[in-house]
Amino acid sequence: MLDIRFVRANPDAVRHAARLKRIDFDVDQLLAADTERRRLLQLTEEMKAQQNRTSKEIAGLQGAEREQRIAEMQALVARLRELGDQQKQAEEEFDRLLLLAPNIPAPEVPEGKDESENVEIRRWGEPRQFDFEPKDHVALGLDLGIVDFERAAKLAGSRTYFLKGAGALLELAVLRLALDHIQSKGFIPMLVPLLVRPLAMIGTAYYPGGEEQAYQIERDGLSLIGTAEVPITAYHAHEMLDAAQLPVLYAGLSPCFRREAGTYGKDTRGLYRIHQFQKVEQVVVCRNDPEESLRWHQAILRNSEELLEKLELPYRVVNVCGGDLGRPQIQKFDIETWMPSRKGYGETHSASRFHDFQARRLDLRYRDADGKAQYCHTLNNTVIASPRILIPILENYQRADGTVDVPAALRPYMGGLERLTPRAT
RNA sequence: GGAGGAUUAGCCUAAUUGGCAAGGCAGCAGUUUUGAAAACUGCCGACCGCAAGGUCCUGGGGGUUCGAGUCCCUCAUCCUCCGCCA
Repeated sequence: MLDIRFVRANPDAVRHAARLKRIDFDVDQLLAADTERRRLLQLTEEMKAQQNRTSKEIAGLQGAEREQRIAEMQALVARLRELGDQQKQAEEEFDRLLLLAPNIPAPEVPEGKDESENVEIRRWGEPRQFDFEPKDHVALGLDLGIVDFERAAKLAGSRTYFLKGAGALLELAVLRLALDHIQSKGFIPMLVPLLVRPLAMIGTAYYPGGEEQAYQIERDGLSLIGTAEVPITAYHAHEMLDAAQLPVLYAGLSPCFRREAGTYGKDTRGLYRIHQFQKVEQVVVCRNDPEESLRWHQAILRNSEELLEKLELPYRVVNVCGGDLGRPQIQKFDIETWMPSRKGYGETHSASRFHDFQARRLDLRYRDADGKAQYCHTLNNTVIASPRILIPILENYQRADGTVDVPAALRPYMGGLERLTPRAT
């Protein structure tokens, strides 16, 4: 969340952020709630001061005088209770609005209404020219016998799948390659809780607002994570880190669960948009320094590009425009990988920079050189998400006979297997 | 699932039958010093306020009371034990 002192001093910056992000947020409503909350706070504090003074007097009194002062206090307490309820309500309204305030986009975020106006900043690799009619990943997967959508739908509903045989092994190979790659960059591998408390969902800014996208276990008050970003960023919540510990680099491997509410009819075919997948996510917690944050943003973006280059998959990087930026981000880069069946690039990675927006919510701090407590900065990026990444792998590596070459980088993780064939499964 | 114990500031630790949360360590600034250490002084949780000053903070949330670290309820976490399960 934002620092309310920043909002008071820069209401226009917040107004502009909401407009750029196409988020409906009324700064004046927040400021009014802030003013009201402070007005009631001063009133109640005055009464409490009176109460404290009288209480001290009572402690030294006896007899009739004591009884009289206690009677006075009872009346004061009754009034204070009433005012206190108002004050608490005002505080709750203020908190509610502050959590909904958008983070301020970086100046380099382009103007734009949605993902169609994201700005490409670079490309790597040449999309393959086929000298035969290429199949899409669904046809390839079914023909190879490595995916099954029909039986998945029978027992698990829409947007579900089975990976079978070499398909299952291919996903594990991709994940393991990603984990080894990111570990070589100094990130500590983590396996994480998949069910988390509201603290983690609110702290990473998925709640409030994203409840519709998450599966919730109501009986226990827990939510299934949509990304390992959630438990990992919240890992040090309510902690005071040493400046010397920073930056903290983690890479979480986890299943991810997303309801995909409001996407009916969109990307319904195949492995693109599904309810459950596995992802390796890189998370950085660094010092409260915009320049250091920016350097890490470039670094985690580069880490993932290198992995796609190892897999020899053509990709492009886009600077996400205001309208496609979420409430919490300062800036976001997406990596889109070439998917022949889409005749275009499809989003496979998302690298976000938050400044202290998440850290404030998580109470994630460190002590700086002057001994003062500071909120950390947080960032994250996909390392690899599967099975979505299997789409470009299967489609780009297919041969005319329907077999699929295993990318060289994955062969060590597939027992040396060089090609997927119907027989091989 | 059941029984008992614990939780105080970045860390550690006190507080009589309910009556102003006391100290220590670490850290920051200064004095002293050729320099450092030591010693000494100040600062050293959050919020409101231009300020003076005030309010809040004993794991979270409620309650009783004029007044709660202390009594009651509830939730969380940790420890010990019982039960169940992999």
